[in-house]
Amino acid sequence: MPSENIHVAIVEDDNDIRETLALIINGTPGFTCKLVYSDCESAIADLPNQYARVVLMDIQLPGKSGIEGVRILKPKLNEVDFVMLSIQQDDESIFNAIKAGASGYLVKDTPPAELLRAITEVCQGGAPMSANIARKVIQSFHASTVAPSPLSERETEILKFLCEGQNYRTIAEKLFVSPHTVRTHIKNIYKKLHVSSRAEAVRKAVDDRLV
Amino acid sequence: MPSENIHVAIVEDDNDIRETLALIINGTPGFTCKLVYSDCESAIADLPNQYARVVLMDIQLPGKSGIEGVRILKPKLNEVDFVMLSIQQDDESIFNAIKAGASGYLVKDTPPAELLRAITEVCQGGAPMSANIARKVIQSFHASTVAPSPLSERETEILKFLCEGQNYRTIAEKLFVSPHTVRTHIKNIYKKLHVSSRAEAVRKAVDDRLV
DNA sequence: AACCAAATACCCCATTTGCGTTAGCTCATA
DNA sequence: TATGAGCTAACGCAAATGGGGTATTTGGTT
Repeated sequence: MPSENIHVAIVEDDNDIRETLALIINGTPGFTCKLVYSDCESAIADLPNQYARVVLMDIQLPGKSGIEGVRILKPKLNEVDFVMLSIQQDDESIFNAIKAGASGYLVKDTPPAELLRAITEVCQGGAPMSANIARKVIQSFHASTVAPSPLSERETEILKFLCEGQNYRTIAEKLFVSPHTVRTHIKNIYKKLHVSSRAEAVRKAVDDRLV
Repeated sequence: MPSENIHVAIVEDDNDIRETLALIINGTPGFTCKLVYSDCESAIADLPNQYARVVLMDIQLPGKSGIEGVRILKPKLNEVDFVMLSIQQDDESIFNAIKAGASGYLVKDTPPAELLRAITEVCQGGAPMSANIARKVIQSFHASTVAPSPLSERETEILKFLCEGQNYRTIAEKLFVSPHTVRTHIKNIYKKLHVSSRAEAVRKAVDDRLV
């Protein structure tokens, strides 16, 4: 099946775009595109029986979205790299696509040269992304300047134990204090976090990265 | 202070590399590099009093690491973009740098043209990354093929309510079933998750992304 | 037909939890 | 000096929780 050429598949509902892409790819030495689909369903049905190294996947498709498509196909085609090719640039779409298994994400107005470069790059273990997509991905790591914890050191320590499912008694034993003291601390924690149960406290601790 | 040129600062302990980089940058129209530091401490002391649009930061430095440097400088220089320039390609370094506030991450053997392109890109709101760095970042989202949830649909539904801090009664009301039923479900959830309290269940739900 | 998982519902009972309240001690800051 | 924050400790009480059961119904699998 394979050859020296990179075999590309396209899933895209717009006829013009799909054909243009195929033409560009087939017209470039080193690239081949013999598999084109106008919707996810046919790609899901056919792709597992074909050979492709890279799949260019639109997100907005009639029926199943490209994201769902990747979610279904990627587990079956583990060595295949999926590159989203979309006008959507909202965080939802981006992160869902990546979580679904996409290895690249390009905006649709990417010039042909860039696109071919991206296909090559993803084959070499890269993760091509349009500039602002990459920035959004990076920013999702920037710990969003969390509000400083309202808890004292001791309270944070106790909150950690709460997150582990410890009860008053065992926490007290570990900290060498009275269970009464632990209770008092936990009451104060609840007040500061505006919660009224362990479950909520744990949830808030995780969400706000207090532990 | 600003001009049409992009002002770049360099923090790099290797004299050769530092000077070479500065030469490349200054020798390219549109770029200027007047600020060079051989260690983090001097950059931390001086940069806030200077103007730079982009900082190229080595990671392995004598004294404070480049990552610590970004962690300290980025909050003070919010409009400045930090691009790591490092031989380190371990996950630790990459993710710590990004979390610290870096907007780009290039390996040190990046050719000059690429480097200049990266500087331009980061100024335009991008996040330049070497191919395999980008892939690692993307892969960190690929939800590590989590073991399929052992919980039934109903149980997952109830686990969500537990995570919100709801009690038996309120959950029962929302699901239009008896509190007894909710109790039974929760007991089964505990068995399946090998926990014995709401706090632990919430923790596990979050950790294993069951909700 | 037999079997099982899942969802529903109920019982008892000991333990844990959450809330209100009080209070002593230390340390820092106003 | 005093005022507050943080850590410590205690008492009582009502409500919630967790563990042990049992049981019926439904729907799918063998």
